[in-house]
Amino acid sequence: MKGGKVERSREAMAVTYRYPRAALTVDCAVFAFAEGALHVLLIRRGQAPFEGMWALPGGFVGMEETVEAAARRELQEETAPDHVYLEELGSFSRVDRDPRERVISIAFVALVRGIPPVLRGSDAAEARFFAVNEVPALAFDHDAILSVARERLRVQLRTLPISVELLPKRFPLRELQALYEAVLGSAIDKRNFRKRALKAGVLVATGDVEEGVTHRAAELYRFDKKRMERLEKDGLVLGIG
Amino acid sequence: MKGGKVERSREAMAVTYRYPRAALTVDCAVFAFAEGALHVLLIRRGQAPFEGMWALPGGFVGMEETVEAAARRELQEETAPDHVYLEELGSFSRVDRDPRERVISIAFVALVRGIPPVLRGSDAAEARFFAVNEVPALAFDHDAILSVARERLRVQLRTLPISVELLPKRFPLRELQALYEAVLGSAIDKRNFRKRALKAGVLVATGDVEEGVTHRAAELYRFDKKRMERLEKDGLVLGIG
DNA sequence: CCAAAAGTGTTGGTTTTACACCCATGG
DNA sequence: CCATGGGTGTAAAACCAACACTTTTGG
Repeated sequence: MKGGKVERSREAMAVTYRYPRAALTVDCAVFAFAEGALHVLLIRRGQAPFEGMWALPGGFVGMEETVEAAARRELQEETAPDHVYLEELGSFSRVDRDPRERVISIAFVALVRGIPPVLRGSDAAEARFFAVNEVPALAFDHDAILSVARERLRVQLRTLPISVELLPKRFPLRELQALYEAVLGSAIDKRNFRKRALKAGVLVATGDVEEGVTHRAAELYRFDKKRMERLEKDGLVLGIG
Repeated sequence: MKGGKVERSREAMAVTYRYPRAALTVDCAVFAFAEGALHVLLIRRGQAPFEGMWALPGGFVGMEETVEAAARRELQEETAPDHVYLEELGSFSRVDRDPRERVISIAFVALVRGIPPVLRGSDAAEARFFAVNEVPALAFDHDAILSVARERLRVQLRTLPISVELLPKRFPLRELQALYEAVLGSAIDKRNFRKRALKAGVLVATGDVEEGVTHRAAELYRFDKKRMERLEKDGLVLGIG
């Protein structure tokens, strides 16, 4: 192969290569479920290009981290939830996707529980969650990334028990159903949904009921992690809706 | 953002950046189905590192092409089949995956019809298809890539009519079943398989039968592309086995 | 007692699985 | 006439879709 490092100048990190190289970034579509709607985290860009526009959070991949580690690091910079599910979505490499220079991005789907507190990012002027149906036009090709991400989420929701990543530890079944309806975009019959959900064998009733509600309180359920792992090992874990 | 191009030296393409950058490559797991077995294309490395070892075909991503275009170009360099199905598998970015320097690779799954003639590649000492069960230890992290690729192929075969990409234009149903069995690794009941295959609605009998066979000749089928497109548009295309 | 949501079963149709024999052809 | 693979049907079980009413609770 060709194109290895040739020399280092005295400038801190500057480096010369025999052939030009694209810059490599990660971008994350961070989804959260709240108030019956799917939300996605956007940051307002503080500099050109696309200054003032909203964009998916992301950043450069460092020389000493994997692509996934870079995605995780960027997420921690914007928001700091305890646990983040991360799944690689694919690369976006249109030659002109960044007007400054050649930048290739690896996109990720991230799922977080509830809407976490959003930190003021260093280079992000502002960051907040938008309901996916109220997302404005985005910078770069981030509209395309988000659209692929939403499609991926639909597929995965039907295939894997990823709802565990989006819901609080304990939740009423109604909430699980609302999540399915929000992501899949269609109403589901309550009786059929409950049958399927319980038959999947990964939900257990806690015995407690929700509180502070103005009508009959629903039973709270939780995912049974042990059972999920066991099923997953046998390749038997399926979605619910 | 930071890290833009700073200067070009007089060397043909040499270029200096403010921060180091990983090199970006593509690697392809090229699958073909022949003699009842799934095969994958490997090239023997002509230089260090891993000189003499087998590896997946791949190469650098150019500055004026998308990642997918790079994969297609590399494929044409190794083998030149009329049509190649290409699907991005994901990135492989372990920091030490290449002993020379930081190289991040985007892996692809490619499907070709039959075993095409393999061209002598420029930097490949040798290239040929191996039955997937007889693949030797591979260079870099290509064992890992291949294993993810095989898993992806299993999933896709159950989900999409990708068998069309691996079979000749006309084939007996036995051949389709053999493909499913080779990829999924388990025997399938012939009667049930045929029912499902025909019910999928994308196969049509040609009226012709195979020739040169020492027993009763089987009817030849082909995929109905029009019908596939129509179903695909409605999101209804499913696998068969 | 009203409003709001929780909770619960049945039926009919469709799909999936398991399973074994006869037929056509070539040698 | 034998060997090889081609081709076919049925019954039981599982699964899925459609569908509406009663119960609990808080206000």
